[in-house]
Amino acid sequence: MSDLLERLRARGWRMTSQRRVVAEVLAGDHVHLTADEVHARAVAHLPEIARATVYNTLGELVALGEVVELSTDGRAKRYDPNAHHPHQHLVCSNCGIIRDVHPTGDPLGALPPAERFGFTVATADVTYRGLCPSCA
Amino acid sequence: MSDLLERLRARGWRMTSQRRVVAEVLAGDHVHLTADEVHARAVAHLPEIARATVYNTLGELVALGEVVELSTDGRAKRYDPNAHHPHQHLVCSNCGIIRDVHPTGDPLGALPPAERFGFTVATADVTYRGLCPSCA
DNA sequence: TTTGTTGCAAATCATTTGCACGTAG
DNA sequence: CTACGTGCAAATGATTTGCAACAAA
Repeated sequence: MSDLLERLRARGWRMTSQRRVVAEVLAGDHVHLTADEVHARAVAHLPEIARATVYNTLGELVALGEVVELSTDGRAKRYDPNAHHPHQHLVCSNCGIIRDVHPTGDPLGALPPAERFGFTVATADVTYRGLCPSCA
Repeated sequence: MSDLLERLRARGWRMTSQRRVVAEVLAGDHVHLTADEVHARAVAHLPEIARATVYNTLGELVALGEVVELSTDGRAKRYDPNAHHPHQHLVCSNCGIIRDVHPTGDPLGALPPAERFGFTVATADVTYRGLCPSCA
């Protein structure tokens, strides 16, 4: 369960102070920050980091497959560093908080061949929605 | 299987020419247009309809629960008029085409209580991804 | 009439890009 | 040294909003 930063170094990713800070901000489970939130936290450790650099860096991490991009809510995309551990998401319809969840069984199995329209189906992203304990 | 327009009239939705045109554009299965595409098609029937009106109207249809908003692709949201018929989506990772699909079983059942973090889970949205026949 | 809807343009928000400067390898 | 990353500001794309004119019930 090596962390994001280690994995990036191992891949020979060119390291800079801003890239390191972005990778440090994105650490742990149940972390689903927007680009702006990542920027805000990064600034606390590296005041001169630019918003555009955060966007570029996040885009690169997504391209590398080290971070997953979520469109779960209406506005800004969120970034999930837990890419090495397959999981789905549970979102509160009221406050928007997101938890990582692990459903049983293979979601792909629920889609019969007749319902595949000739597609080669590769993945299934599931978003569960409901009310969290605080909002219920 | 009454159509969208009928259901809206039945609900006593205040009808205007632009609302009617928007509702007419959103008809049928496997329809997943962006707000801009809806506007483009609406203009063909009612040249003076404003883009803002299309956005407002779509937002209202979503609030009424008569249309579902999809964030499946990176950029613009798409609108699915098939709200009365529960279904999931199959998206081509290459060209972005979307098909409505009906998986077997109840997706909610796959989430065990221990994985619900105290949430009251209401729905499960599934997005299958893969390559369509043309892109494979 | 009366209340809710529309059109227009300007405002906002999220994200991207162009370019000169800076720095990791 | 030299390719690649960064900061800044301006550009873009999607969507929302303010407000006066307008039309459905």
